[in-house]
Amino acid sequence: MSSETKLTLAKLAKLAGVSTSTASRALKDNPLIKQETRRKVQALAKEHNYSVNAAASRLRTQKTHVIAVILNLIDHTEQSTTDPFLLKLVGELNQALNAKGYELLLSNSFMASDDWANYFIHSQRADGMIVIGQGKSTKKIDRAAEAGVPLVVWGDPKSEANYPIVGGDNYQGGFDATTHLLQKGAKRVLFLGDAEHAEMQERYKGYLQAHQNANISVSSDCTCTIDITSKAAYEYINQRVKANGLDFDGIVCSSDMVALGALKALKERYVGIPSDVGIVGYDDISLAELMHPALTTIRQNTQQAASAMVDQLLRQFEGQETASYVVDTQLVVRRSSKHD
Amino acid sequence: MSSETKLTLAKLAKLAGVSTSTASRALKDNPLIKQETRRKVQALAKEHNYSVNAAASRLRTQKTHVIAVILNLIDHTEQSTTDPFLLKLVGELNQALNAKGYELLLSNSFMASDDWANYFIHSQRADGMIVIGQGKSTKKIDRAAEAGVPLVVWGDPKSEANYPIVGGDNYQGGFDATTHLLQKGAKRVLFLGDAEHAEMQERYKGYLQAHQNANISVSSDCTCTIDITSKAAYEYINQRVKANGLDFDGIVCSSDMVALGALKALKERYVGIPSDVGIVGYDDISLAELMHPALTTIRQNTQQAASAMVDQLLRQFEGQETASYVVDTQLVVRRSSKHD
DNA sequence: AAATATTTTGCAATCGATTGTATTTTACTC
DNA sequence: GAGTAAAATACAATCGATTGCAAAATATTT
Repeated sequence: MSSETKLTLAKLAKLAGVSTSTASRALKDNPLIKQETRRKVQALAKEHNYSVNAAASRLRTQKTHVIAVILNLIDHTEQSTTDPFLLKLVGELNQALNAKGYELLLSNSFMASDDWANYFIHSQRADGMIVIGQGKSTKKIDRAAEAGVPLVVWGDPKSEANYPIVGGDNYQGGFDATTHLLQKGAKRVLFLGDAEHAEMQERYKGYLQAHQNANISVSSDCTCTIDITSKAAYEYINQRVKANGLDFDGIVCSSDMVALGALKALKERYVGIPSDVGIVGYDDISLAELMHPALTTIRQNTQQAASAMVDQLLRQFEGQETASYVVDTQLVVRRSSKHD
Repeated sequence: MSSETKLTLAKLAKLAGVSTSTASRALKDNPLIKQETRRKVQALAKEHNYSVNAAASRLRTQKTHVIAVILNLIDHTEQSTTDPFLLKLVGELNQALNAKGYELLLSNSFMASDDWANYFIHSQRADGMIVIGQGKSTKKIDRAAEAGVPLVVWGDPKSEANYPIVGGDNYQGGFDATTHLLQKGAKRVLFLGDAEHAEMQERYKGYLQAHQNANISVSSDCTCTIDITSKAAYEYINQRVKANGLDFDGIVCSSDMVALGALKALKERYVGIPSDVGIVGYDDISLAELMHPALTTIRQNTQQAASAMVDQLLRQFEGQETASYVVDTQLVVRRSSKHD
């Protein structure tokens, strides 16, 4: 209301008739200060809408209470900008961070400088980082970690690294998805994805193992490397069916977006789902169950993931031990794979 | 690499054999400083990975180069956390802001204090705000604007306000969507949404006008107020069909998510789309075209929206005039409304 | 009531970069 | 080579909050 001039701690202190040091401590409920004084200062602060100058506070305390969240995009793809799963994760992280008194600075790997340690941490923009996605190379992440940046990554928790990685059990997820299709009678199951991602590679291994356990050999032409986008999936399936006819009866997709693209291509060609081809996605984005047929998929608990990541990060601030963390993962069976 | 102790401007200056003021200016290519000196300092800075301390710089310059982006959620709904459209907008904003040298602090209306001016601006957390969504009440936004906060809102650009609002032409969008269905022969078109939102209300007005132009009267039981979520839409349609049978032949939805929910409910009851009921969504999220049938919808250009918002915000920093801005909006006809 | 212990409060330095002004250095003129 | 103009650099204050330590006020003991 009355905003003649900016209200600083000094002015607030003057109003309260105390020194700035006392005022500062009073605002933080420091027991050094008499109860009555604390109350007076706090009341005045509320009355005049005082709020601490973050820049000054950060400079002095060397803490920002900000966490940089980086969407670690793959260079030529636009996966992350579009992918509802990753964005959902960001939403959950925002919640989880705020609950712990931290703010979320959003960035993606295209924008920030390559030297994350310097750009985010040494420059005091943030106290730590959460990197979403391991990308095709973990070079930048590794470098930041070596520079001592408090860091947590969303990715494949089985990867060797000197920072904690939070993620689902991708091997198991790939295994479950594939086994499920094989049990439903599929003989030639495609794997649609990109094994250059650590996560995808694990899923692929699960895919292979599932075949082995079922005593079904995997034909090499069932491994399809594509970008993790619905568009790429759509085009690939379209192309393949046009060229080879329907030479498969199941698809394990590396994300729901990929699954949706594949689904669309098949539907346009009047391929019956799941009668002719069964499909399993990955992520259980909100639209999976809205599809027709509803999409069978692997659900990863994003809320649990977000709080685990925040937890692992805060532990680093306190010098405690950290560890990679496996998020609950489960197969959600819906119509796209379930014969009547 | 060599991180004995934090590299400050002072140390860098010492390395270069100049004063901090010279070093500071040299880094900014200030013409006061001799070319040769500039180069030397800059080279040294690069060599030693120097980066300016943001906290100190912000304190001194009183500029943060940070923009707070607020997801203005509706209290009891979880619309924004889930809605791909809003998240996409955030992604685009991130791009647009970074292109202008700003960073994006993500927040939602649940977390931040109610006093945005104080929390974000006076506390020097950010230089300005972008609010996504007008919510059911613009009280908080209005208050912040009155307090002089540089501010842009995503919402209905026709709303009266003393801050710029960027958004599609919702009236036109609602009109086009409805007219399209009526032209396809629909007689009883539902409006699925919540008129408490300024944006939705405009769409609703367009819906009414379309009927009037077509000389078709609108039955009051065709106006359906629901939360803007696919779940609410699913349940509503489910309920309604169960209770009344199929007493409509078209639906204008206030978002694609709503449309998907409705679609699912109808499909489960074997209602033919578009043969029995035509559906039009709003937003053209990436999944709209992947649906089966692909969803007819109103597309709003999010990239244009993001850069318009950033532009309007930056204008305020420079004391220039601002104005609300209407983003390109177009009807995208797909199968969900198009009889063969 | 003096002396000591305890509770409260204030002083002043500090975080690191920026910038108006003063000072030094170099260039130029006569 | 003295004198002035121009160019380059340095000084020192400043942004606003925090905090170790000193000082003052109050309480307790004998």
